[in-house]
Amino acid sequence: MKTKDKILATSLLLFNDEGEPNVTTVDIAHELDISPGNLYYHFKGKEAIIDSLYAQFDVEITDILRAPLEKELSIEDSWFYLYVVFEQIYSFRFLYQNLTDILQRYEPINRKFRRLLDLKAKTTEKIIDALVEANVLDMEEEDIASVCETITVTLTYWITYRQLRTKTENEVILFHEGVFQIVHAIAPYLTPQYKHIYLESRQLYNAAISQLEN
Amino acid sequence: MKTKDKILATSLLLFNDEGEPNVTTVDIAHELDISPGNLYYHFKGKEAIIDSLYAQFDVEITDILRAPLEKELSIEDSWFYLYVVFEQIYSFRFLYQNLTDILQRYEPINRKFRRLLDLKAKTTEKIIDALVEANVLDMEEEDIASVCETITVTLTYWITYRQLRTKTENEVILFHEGVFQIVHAIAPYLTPQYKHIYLESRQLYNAAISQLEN
DNA sequence: GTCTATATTAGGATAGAC
DNA sequence: GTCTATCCTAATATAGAC
Repeated sequence: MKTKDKILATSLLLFNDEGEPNVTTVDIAHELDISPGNLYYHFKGKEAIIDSLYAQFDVEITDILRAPLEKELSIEDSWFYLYVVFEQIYSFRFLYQNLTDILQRYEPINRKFRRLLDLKAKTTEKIIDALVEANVLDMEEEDIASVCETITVTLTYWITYRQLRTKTENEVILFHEGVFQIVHAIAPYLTPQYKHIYLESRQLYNAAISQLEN
Repeated sequence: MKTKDKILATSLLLFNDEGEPNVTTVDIAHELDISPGNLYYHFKGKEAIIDSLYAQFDVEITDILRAPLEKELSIEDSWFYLYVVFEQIYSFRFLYQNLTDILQRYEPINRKFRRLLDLKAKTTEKIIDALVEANVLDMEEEDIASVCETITVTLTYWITYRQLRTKTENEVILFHEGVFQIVHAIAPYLTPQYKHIYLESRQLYNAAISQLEN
């Protein structure tokens, strides 16, 4: 692994663990047992590191979010899909935990992130539309808009919110709960033939959670 | 108005407008046309100012959140109540926009804020329970838990989220949308005799919004 | 209470040797 | 590519006169 990549990997770790504002270039260098000078040989500074990390995140999440727009998800996939999104966000949670500040400081990231939110909302709508089409959901125009907003907000802030409320939490539970939150938001609109599937999976979900908690 | 209070008022303004991390003690002093030395006569530093502002916020919001626990809200009040909460959060949005960071830096605020979130969740539950009791809503235990989480998340992050997505937004619209978001989350559980009230008010809501937008 | 002037520090950044 | 040494700057904070 090249030094440049090690710097990125370590920065990501530290940012996620301690919060981006609390990690200095010296901290990163120290953690890697290299000199600050060396770090600055590879990156112009902290901003350049964040830029680079964000670019990585952007590519990955855009890829994820575009997938359903290109090829329709099966119903089971829609479900699983949420986990993938949550996991990706979790890997770069430092960004979400200081979102406003980071976006205020780095205008280019701001632009890109807002595009991302648009994409997030659009993908969500596409998935919901497909489920309505497939007669899994029964929703009106206005319901869709509002539920999509709720889903986007939950995707964006769930992890931050949950980590705020309970300091020590198993990350698997974290994802489960987030997914469940979202599923629950659309559950009222399930058509009768799908409602029982939801009720069954809720049982499974509850069982799985209490397993994990022990 | 005493200098001490002017410092607090101006700090709040600047924090809300520019983001707390981007405002220095010198900025605050400069805005007030007083010397930094003078500012430090009144407050030990930025942390002390934030502490003091938070204390003010805490007292006010706690008051608001406790009200429904002591005396049950009428149905119309439940509705109006959401506006009050949003407005209070908006007045101290600097806190919400850098939540993780501020709570990380100031442990005492962290403790207090988490107590607040608990209270927020508890109050929400109380209100929902009352609506179920009054036969306005028809919900199971599990629905209530999940919907309360959604409401708490929305109350906490709606303003931040919305300001992120659309830079220039009328704050009245902002509140309206937030309230509507929450109402929409519980709408599927309205009993038939109340559902039509909701549908009517949705019309009113849409009309009001398009008025405001012109 | 308020000012001016100055001290302290931490974080970000560079120069130049190896 | 990497190190050591050093610099620069912005933000915090204090001392002492008025």
